[in-house]
Amino acid sequence: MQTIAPELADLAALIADPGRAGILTRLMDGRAQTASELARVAGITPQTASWHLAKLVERALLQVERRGPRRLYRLATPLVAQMLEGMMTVAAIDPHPSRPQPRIDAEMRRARTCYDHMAGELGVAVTEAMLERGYLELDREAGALTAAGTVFLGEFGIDLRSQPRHRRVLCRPCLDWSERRPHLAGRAGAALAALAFQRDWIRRRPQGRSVEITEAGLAAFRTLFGARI
Amino acid sequence: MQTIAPELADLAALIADPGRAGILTRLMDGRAQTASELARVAGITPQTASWHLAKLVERALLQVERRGPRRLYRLATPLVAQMLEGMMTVAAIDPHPSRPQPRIDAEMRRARTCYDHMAGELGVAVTEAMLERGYLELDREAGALTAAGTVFLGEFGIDLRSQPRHRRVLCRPCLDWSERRPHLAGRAGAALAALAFQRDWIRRRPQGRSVEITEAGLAAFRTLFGARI
DNA sequence: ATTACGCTTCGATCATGATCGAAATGTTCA
DNA sequence: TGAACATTTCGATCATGATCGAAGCGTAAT
Repeated sequence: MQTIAPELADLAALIADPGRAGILTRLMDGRAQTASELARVAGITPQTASWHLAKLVERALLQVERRGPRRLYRLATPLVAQMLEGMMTVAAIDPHPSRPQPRIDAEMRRARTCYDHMAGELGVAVTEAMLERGYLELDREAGALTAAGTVFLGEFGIDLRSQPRHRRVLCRPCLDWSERRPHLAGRAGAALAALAFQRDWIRRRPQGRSVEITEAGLAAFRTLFGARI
Repeated sequence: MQTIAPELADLAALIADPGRAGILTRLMDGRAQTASELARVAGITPQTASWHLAKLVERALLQVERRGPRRLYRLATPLVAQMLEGMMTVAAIDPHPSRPQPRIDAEMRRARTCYDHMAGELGVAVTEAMLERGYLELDREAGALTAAGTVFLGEFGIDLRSQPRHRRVLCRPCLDWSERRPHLAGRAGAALAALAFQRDWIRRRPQGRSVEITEAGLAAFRTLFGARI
């Protein structure tokens, strides 16, 4: 009867190590990283990282790609990212509300990517602005793009109607672990983030998952979207 | 920068023990269970279970309620259930496709509840039938109820329009770990499961999360929903 | 009050896996 | 071929936490 429980425990054990958790967190932006970089952010030696990475690949949480003498690691599927999202949401809940909240890096809280979409204050602000303007319907469980929203995104060249079978079902709420409020994920969220990178509204910082909002981006999010940020 | 990683590791460590994983799995149906029952399904002694349960409550994954000499444990929030859903989905992925799949209990695979909605073959079949009839739009990431779907559910007395702010956004896809296909979750999924229990289409089995499909239920799912089950 | 029962606490034992230095492997480039 | 560099493998050490018997505690019923 409990047939899935052992597999669940094994999977959790894989994430239960601080080193591996750091590696997975670093890979949450969906990009590939070298073994050395992952060792650095996890605060462990390359040997130890190598051992951890082998386990993660063995269990198919990560994919590895050889590029010359380096090896690039990335999350194996979006399913893994979604799982980590869910875990982070719970991990961010303080079991003892009286105690001081764990400090979250300011840049990280301001704006970051969550696999393929925008998160942090930026992600939440853009999402709430779109909600207020009636472009979006979203709660903690589900989301939908309205007709007005489809038109709005279409003006930026985002055409989500290309997939015939999926008309409105392009939104997914992703509960932001730093803001405790849902932000826009799913196909629409990914398209929006891609647009923001393309128009140089946001730029990836050289290290980490946090992104920088450019001056043009700040203006665009405020005037075009009405985001309070 | 990696500020969430240690919390993620701690959370995962809590799930990484087979005993605790068994307990959490057992509680996935959203109901409360006694400490003894949880010890039994996890295959551990009551002392050990008590120790595990204390840790899970301490970390706020579980809520405990005293009823007389017994203590009833339940998942603290739906967020925990959603997290476990996501983990089970990944846990069910076989990292080595060549090897034999882990055996899943037949009753469990046939029909079970996943926190507040139907899952297993039943959940998937009902979802697919609703998709085919155009009541639903759903992919792996998002879902929406169509106008026809709202009318259809309305005929069963399910009125999802009661919450003014949420019109169509009542569906959430939940990737079924035994079927590898999405089934209907979210508010609509919960309402549908409640209806099925109320009309005695499905009955909870005394032990475990699996449910029994009654003869009337089989007929209803087939004729009223067009489910191939 | 006493008994019965469910649950928890304590304490001793045991097993697992993370860690890093040292050395080996493998790849690219000159 | 040889040098430089990224990564992995090996081996020894170390730390953490799961386990259950025995005992204690709290609640409800007689």
